[in-house]
Amino acid sequence: MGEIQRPGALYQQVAAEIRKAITAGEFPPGAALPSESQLIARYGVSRPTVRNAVAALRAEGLVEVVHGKGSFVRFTAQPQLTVDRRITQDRSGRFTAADGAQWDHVEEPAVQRTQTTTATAAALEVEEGEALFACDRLLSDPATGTRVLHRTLIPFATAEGTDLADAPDSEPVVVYGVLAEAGHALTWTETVQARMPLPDERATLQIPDATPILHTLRITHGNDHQPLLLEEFRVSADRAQLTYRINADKPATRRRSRA
Amino acid sequence: MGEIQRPGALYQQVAAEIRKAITAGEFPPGAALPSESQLIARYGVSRPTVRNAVAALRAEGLVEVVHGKGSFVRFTAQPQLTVDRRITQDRSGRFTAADGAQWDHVEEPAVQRTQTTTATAAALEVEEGEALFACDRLLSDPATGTRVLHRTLIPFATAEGTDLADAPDSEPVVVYGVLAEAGHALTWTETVQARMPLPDERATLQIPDATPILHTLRITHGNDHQPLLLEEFRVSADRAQLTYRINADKPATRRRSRA
DNA sequence: ACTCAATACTCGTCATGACGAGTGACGTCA
DNA sequence: TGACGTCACTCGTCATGACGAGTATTGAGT
Repeated sequence: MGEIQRPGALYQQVAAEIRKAITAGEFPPGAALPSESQLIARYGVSRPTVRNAVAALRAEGLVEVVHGKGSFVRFTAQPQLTVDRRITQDRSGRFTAADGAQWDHVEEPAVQRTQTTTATAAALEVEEGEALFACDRLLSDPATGTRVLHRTLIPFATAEGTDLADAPDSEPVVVYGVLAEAGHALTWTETVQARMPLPDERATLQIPDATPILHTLRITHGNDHQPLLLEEFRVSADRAQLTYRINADKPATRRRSRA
Repeated sequence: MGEIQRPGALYQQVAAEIRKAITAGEFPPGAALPSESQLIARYGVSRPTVRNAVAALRAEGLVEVVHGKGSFVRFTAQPQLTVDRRITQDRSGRFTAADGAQWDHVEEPAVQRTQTTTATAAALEVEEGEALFACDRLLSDPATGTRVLHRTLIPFATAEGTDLADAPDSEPVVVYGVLAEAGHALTWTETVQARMPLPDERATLQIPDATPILHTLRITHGNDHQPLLLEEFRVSADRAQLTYRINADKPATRRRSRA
């Protein structure tokens, strides 16, 4: 696997040979590597050694193995989908997500009533165990098939007295609209992490070997920077990348103050 | 390895048992797992099976193995370091990175003269092969020891006629200042990707098993949204997370236009 | 009391052998 | 001609055995 070994290890040498052959063009992307028995013959080593070498290449994301068929050189995966994380608001006050994608719903949104965990309670600045709506969506980009797991957490305190109490499964941009109607000046904070997927995430997001997921938390802040809403966003990192727009913040104390 | 197998596989069952024991608290974070021979006795399986099971847990990032010592439960790695990607500009026009960290230089900045590759040329919207300065830094956060690889690419066209031609290894915020002095209104675009590290990145960034890296490209835009400068930012994803501030974009056509 | 070598543990590597499971092609039979 | 079973090939799993390499403890010798 990935640990740093002395390069003298036989399987490391075999892995290096195969890697060289791949980069030299002997095995272009998509091509089948020699089968295990052929590699055994070619390098004069035993099967565990060959399997160990292939496992190393697989862990690097260079090679993909299919049971019953063989090993194949993976296409160098530059993410095809760029998700623009900007938010725009038109003159009528409607919010729009800047990523152009029109996401398909793979499944119907599923709403639950749950409670905050330690992590989400901290992010929302509420007591642990606070009641909230959780709405899960499994989305798909029709152009690339890229899947996205999206979860919206709406604390009861936020939903109370708004349309959200009746329709907690509204689209996020609609939720923003409702909160803005309620008199909030909205800003957002996003936190981006990457980690290896859990087994169930691998399945639902169709994540290949040696591929991390991008895990994003978006907190919607209202007046006084009060956290109102938390969204979670998970996507396979070989399919998607995130873009952000940064503008220079001016210090708070300014001559020209608005309003 | 990570592939989806029938759960009936013996090593999967063993892995599940160990996983359960860990989450049940029998082996708290930092504790040593039973040795391979003990696991062989405990579950009545052979060594390859035990090793396969431990390898699966390692790939999940749940367990860390040290040669000659044993296997240990990894501390649930919530990134300790949050890197704030905002940029602020004070009244005198000086730029500041919003991440509070005072980065130490592990090595002196290394400047090279190189040419754009396909990827960087596209990002900078110039011809491939264009000449540029490349300045590499290996930084370290003194509080957590988190290492960051940072690279600044300054096209000759940008450096020309400014102080950057003589000091291409200036701190990024200083570079921003120089460009602003030259009459540019700066904005930035960041693209975040995650992927598994290359072997040399594993070494220099001290990245543990089953840990991806966060790979960020920051493009500095000048007047007319013209790309001036490209920065690259690589960090171990188990140590750091990135935060962004999002404000709603208003449509361009507005009554109140700023001079 | 200290040094350092022997030792007993740990995991890492490699070989051999066997069988199960998935895939695809080929050939037989209806 | 078509359906379907056989077969050869792939990788996946599991066991046994052996030795190398790293770590820590123990204990003998100084």
